[in-house]
Amino acid sequence: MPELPEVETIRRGLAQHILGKEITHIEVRLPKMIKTDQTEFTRTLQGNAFHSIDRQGKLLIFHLEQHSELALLLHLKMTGQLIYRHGSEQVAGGHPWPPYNDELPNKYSHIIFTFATGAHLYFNDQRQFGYLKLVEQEDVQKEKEKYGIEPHTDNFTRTAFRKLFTNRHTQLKSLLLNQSIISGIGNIYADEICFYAGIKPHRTVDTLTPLEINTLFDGCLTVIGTAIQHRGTTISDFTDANGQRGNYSDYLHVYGREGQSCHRCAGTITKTKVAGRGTHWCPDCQK
DNA sequence: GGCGTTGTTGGGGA
DNA sequence: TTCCCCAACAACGC
Repeated sequence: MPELPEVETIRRGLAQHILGKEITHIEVRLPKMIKTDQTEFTRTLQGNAFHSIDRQGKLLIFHLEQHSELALLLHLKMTGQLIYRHGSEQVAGGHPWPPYNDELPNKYSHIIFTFATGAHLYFNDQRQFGYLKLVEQEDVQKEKEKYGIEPHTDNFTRTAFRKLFTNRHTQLKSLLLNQSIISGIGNIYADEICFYAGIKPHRTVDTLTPLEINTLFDGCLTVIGTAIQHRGTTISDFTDANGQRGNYSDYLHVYGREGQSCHRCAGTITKTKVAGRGTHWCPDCQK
């Protein structure tokens, strides 16, 4: 499940490889992955190059060198992957990235970009929930405005964060998952942030003390920041742009640890449903 | 073959 | 009007 740290890991990896390289061909194996007109899609991108890669929450935004009035939006949803493979171009120091997943292309490779260098970019998606969309710049702006404040940006201040909890009556987990309130947190990091702060995910937010909200703020920055440092979390599908796993899986305290002992107290991690999602927490040290 | 899975959306209720 | 919950949806592996 790519959340902010995973999508950021992909963004950084891709930016090292694809910027400025001419796209010579796009193979659309599954047209429904493209949510805008397919003819315009291929016509705009073939012969073009990516100028920069931006991100808002879990959404990737590719800016173009030509037709810069347009941008490409890409969402990985649950099982999307973006994997770059060198073709005939020279790689300093050889070929440093052993593939983690199946050979490419595989049966989930729905869109394949070919660059003039001979390199390929594969958009794989087992469940076909992800999408690509070519939109006008003003729609990019509109899209970004739908999102709430994002950890590790200028807007993400203690004051702004505190405000998110005023005049609200909802479960903490539900607030953390709400993309229009906070950008980029999904099921894994919501649970980990609640654990960090020692708070039950189903606490109603108007019962939280100023001290607890402070700790949640720190938790968002620490958990998300550390996860980015470790290149994200791989549960089953996630890989970075080079096809490698994320290492934050080794640092999870609650997610996927049902029945195992708490890293902080003598408790046992439990799994329940909160806000309609599988939720992992320690009933002993999360209050 | 029914269930579980999660990100997102929108219907409907308060 | 706004907020919030929850069902629905996507398609696959098990």
